[in-house]
Amino acid sequence: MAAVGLPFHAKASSMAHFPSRSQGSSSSNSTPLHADAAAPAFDLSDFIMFDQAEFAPPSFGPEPPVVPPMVDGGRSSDQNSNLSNITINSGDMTVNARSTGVEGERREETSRIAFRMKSEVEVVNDGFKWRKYGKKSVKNSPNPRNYYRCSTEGCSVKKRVERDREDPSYVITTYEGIHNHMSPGVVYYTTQDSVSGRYYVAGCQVPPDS
DNA sequence: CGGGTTTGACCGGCGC
DNA sequence: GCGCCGGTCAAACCCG
Repeated sequence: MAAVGLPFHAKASSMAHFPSRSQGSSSSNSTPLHADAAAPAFDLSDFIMFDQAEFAPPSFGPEPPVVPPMVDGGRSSDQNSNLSNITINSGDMTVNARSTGVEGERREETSRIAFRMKSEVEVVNDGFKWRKYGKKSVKNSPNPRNYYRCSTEGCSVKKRVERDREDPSYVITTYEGIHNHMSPGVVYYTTQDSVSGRYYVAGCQVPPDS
């Protein structure tokens, strides 16, 4: 079952790159990436950290997958978040756990992925339905951390959302676990860019033919 | 009325 | 053992 490693789905048609930056050792010392070219309301800009020792490379292809997150695919309060340029470089991410699909060889069900994005809203629509179960102010951060759980029955994926203490216009999102179901209303698909050879993981929309 | 959010309390891990 | 801190629980509340 399609353990969907990255809980994104795409709405935006344009995508661009996530530069391969050194992954931050912690969530706090990464710096804003773009100089806000167009100052989009939402701008995924940085991978933060992954703390699994083992990295099971996503089975997309030889090149880093490009994953355009879907932002605000239609939640009630559409804050007109616009995705602009996003590329996820698997070299920068550590996603652990079971992407093999081989049931016998499943390891920890805990994969953790965190990234930092520029967003006016803290809750971006990644296609899954989340239920908030906690909020906590954390030490060394003026901003509270919010805790969400996938509200799909039997799915125990969690995510934490907090604003970057250094730049509150950035949101740090940490996903923990693997969804054991597909995103509601989303059909995942992949496509490969003929030029770069990169694989794109998209969501509910087919990208404009290029 | 059902489902989601809020928020204070509680719990467990960890460092001292 | 104690205190701090992050994570979770759960009752109250809100909203459609």
